[in-house]
Amino acid sequence: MAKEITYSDMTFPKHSSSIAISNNLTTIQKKVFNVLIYNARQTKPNSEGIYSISINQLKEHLGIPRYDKNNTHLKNRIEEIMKIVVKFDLLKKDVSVNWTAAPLLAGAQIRNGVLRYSFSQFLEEKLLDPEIFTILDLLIIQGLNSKYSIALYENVKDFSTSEFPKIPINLFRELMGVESDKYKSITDLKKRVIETSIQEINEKTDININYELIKQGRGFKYIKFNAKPSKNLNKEAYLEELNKKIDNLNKLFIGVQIMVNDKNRDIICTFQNVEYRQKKEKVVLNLKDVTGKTKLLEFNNFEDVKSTIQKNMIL
DNA sequence: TTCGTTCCACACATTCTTGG
DNA sequence: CCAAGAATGTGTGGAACGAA
Repeated sequence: MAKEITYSDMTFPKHSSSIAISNNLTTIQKKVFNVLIYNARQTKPNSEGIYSISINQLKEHLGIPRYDKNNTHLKNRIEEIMKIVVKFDLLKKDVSVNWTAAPLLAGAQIRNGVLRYSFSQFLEEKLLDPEIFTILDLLIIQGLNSKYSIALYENVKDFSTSEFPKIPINLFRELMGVESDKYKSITDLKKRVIETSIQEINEKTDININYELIKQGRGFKYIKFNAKPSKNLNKEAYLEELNKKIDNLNKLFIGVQIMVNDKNRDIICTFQNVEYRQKKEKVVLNLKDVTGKTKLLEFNNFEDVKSTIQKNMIL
């Protein structure tokens, strides 16, 4: 039987200006950037303003298994982020500044399995001392598969305490990172961008979104979103996800991440770095949470692993 | 495999144009 | 002015393909 379960929190504040950006980033780039902000808030930079995060830790936060030794893909994505310049605060939330465009990263270097990176000074003061911000949860974002889901989730979440403004569809395209020559037909934009991302957000996150397209003349010109807190996350979807991950345990023995949620808080727990070994009919999970604390959980078999975690989810 | 993108088909709705 | 037909756009379902 399980002996102990620990909980951890992976939320971080993100400045509104850096949410409403021209979103020419891919899914993985968005996730990496959020991890870098999260890490910057958790750690101190060195005297030159450079932050560090181990590649293993970065991979854990991204949900990439530790046993996946090929870091080339990740390195390429980081290099690409350095080249990306985005426009900020497209929804003009912060009236005190008029900064408009900056690169996301000033520099980055991978040496001895550690990523060292810095933000431009310009960006850093916004990112690390946000006055106008939204609390985001790395785990929730990590669970989203589409770049449009992430962009829409962050933007709508940013207005969770006030009404999301009615915006021109062109601005919506820019926020989502849909270039003007893409999805020219509103039909395809709806089907492939708006509705797919709303569906994923409503399934997997702590908010529930609906939307309205507003016509001007013959065609649609504006879009408006309404969001309300999701009463309960789709537990069945989580259970299914969880079961898949536990099945992976069977196959992979190492590097699996387990998420648990309960009724009080949507996601309360993640075990990073799950190590598994089978000894004499027993299943031992060696769990290291994000704070680095290690726990050993002993189960009689995999059914017990499943049922214990499920019990914790349905509490 | 999944995601992002582009197309196609066909029915239906709305707006524009034009001839009487 | 008005009715009919043309033009344009939406709704829905789906195929295909390259990239990740």
